[in-house]
Amino acid sequence: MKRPTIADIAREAGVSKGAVSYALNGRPGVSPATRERILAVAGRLNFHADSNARALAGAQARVVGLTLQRPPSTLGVEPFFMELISGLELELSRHSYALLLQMVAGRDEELAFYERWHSEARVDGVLVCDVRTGDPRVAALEALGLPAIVIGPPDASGSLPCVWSDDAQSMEEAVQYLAALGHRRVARVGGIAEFAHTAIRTAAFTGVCDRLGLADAVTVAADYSGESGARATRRLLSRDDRPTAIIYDNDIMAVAGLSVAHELGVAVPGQLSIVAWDDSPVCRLLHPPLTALTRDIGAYGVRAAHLLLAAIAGDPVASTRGEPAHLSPRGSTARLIP
Amino acid sequence: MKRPTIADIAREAGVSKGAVSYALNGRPGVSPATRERILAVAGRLNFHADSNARALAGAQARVVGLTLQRPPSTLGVEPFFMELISGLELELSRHSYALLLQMVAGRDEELAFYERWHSEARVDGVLVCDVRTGDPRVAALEALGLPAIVIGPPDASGSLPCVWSDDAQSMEEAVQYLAALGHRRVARVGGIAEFAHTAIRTAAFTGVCDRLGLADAVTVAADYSGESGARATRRLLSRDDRPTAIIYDNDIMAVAGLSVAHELGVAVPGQLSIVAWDDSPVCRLLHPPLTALTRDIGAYGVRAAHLLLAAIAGDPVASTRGEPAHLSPRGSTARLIP
DNA sequence: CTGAAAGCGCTTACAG
DNA sequence: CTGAAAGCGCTTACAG
Repeated sequence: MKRPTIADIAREAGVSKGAVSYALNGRPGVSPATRERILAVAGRLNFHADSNARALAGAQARVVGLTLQRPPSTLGVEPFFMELISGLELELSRHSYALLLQMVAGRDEELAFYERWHSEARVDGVLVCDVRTGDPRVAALEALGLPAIVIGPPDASGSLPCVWSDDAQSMEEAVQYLAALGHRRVARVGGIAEFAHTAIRTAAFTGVCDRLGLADAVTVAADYSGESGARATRRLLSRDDRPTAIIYDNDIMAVAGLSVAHELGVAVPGQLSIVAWDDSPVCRLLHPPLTALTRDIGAYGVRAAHLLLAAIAGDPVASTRGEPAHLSPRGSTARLIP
Repeated sequence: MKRPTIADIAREAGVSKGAVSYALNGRPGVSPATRERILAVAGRLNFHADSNARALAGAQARVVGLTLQRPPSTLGVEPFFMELISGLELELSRHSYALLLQMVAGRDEELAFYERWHSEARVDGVLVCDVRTGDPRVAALEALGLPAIVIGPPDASGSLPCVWSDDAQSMEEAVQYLAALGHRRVARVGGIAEFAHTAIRTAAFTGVCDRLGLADAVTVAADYSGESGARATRRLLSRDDRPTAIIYDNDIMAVAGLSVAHELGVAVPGQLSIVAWDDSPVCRLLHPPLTALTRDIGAYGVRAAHLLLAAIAGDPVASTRGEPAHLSPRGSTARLIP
């Protein structure tokens, strides 16, 4: 059975192809009665316009693209991206948009995809994650004129609208909580240092520790992998004045940190408190369950998709700050046992 | 700067549009010299053919679709899908194919997407996960005539080619290993019972336990979430003759099981051995690290994509059995402490 | 409010 | 080996 075309609908409804197009797209140009008749026929035939023909004729492709850099082994582990994608699709589906997902090995490949997608007219816009300060992708997208939304802080987004959260505020909340528990030596295992949000967290961490008079508030750089988190934790716990609390930039490094503490015979939370940034089911399942900075990642996705659709439609778009991550205290943080 | 078209290339190279098309697609019909000249111009202009025009004119869209049912909260947690997608894209990218990812709430929605994708000419083929016996998606795809590959066992794939692994063999390996450690009461926390691979694992588990004369080899049904895994574990560990070893159908339930054991004061591996099906970085980070059934999920993705591309090209495609999961013994399994 | 027609950028027989 | 032309299924001014 051949797929029906607007010509088929037109014939059945006794109108022109143009009228069918107007009716299906909810445009003026057909009377209510005609429109209804056309829609009835289209519904009966389960008609869906050929997306290629639609796009070629000048309408939207109704596809947006998302590229994900595939680091050694962290992508599959962090729930972040799946939750983000869930949120994105929730909003995209509502508007009959599809998501093109592309894993890339590095920045150059990512840029090449943006250019290709643009010249192939494959996507109407893209979403950009993990921005760095002076990120070449921002400049490239501005030059291409491809609608784009950054999921990240404004200072790295150039003229592109962005969706972000106030990580500085969340960091402050976490450190103040630890200080209130009596901790004076707080350390941090940070994510990839080049990411703009990492820099913001690092600055906030240093700032608030200074303000509270906490001793050498050190950040050890890591890369979100369990191995890097374990290594950083071992280094921190081997110091003379080892920290009594550590904040990790993702959940998997926090899990690794908890393991290393066990391994070294450091009691959690008796001798060491642990905080994970970005909550996940695994955090709740551990012994002790991990105190975490929780946020609704899906909501960021919804918002980012919403902005992108507006940008594609040509509407004015303003950057949006989402709800910051808030502390969910659990068993991994406590007062020190004297 | 407007995007170049084949007309631009043709003009610059002094040939017809048809010749450009032949040259770009590596078809006969142009002399080597002409072809080279055309490709040089196209390269210089960084030309990429409009995918919509290409698809509309009868060529492939060069997109394949993957739908993922979004269960309560397990999708983001299991690394399985991200690893699968990584593998899929590795092979797809090699052939300039893109991946359309669609989250769906249920089976009906999923079927609707297949139909829509087909009528919109959006995808050249699809990949199907988590098949059930008598899965309506299989029949629907057969009826649509949309090329499709099942990632799952042949008995649920109908006439669609599939990529699968011999889960029965892996189950046998796991149970025999536990029996060799002296375990006589082995239990299992299974995944969603309706999935075809779950049924295979359940049958294999019962079969091998019978053969080895292991007492009441019970399978408790769960849904891959941490909560369900914890609940099932509590039930098992509260029995009079509680099992001394449990096999979990995914890593997140195994993590939850380990936690429940801690909670109930059951020593792992001293009094309880734990095996997780499908390995993940988290398994390696726990205390004790979890013994797991490991397989190269990315390789399944590569293979599935390869088959799908062959099916799209109209080549004959045969179902493929991949390397089965193998046991990676770690600290969570041991002989019982007498 | 409606119809007939041009055009989007390709691919592909079909003549030469 | 090459060129001119039809056609894919839409959208969108443009006349009526």
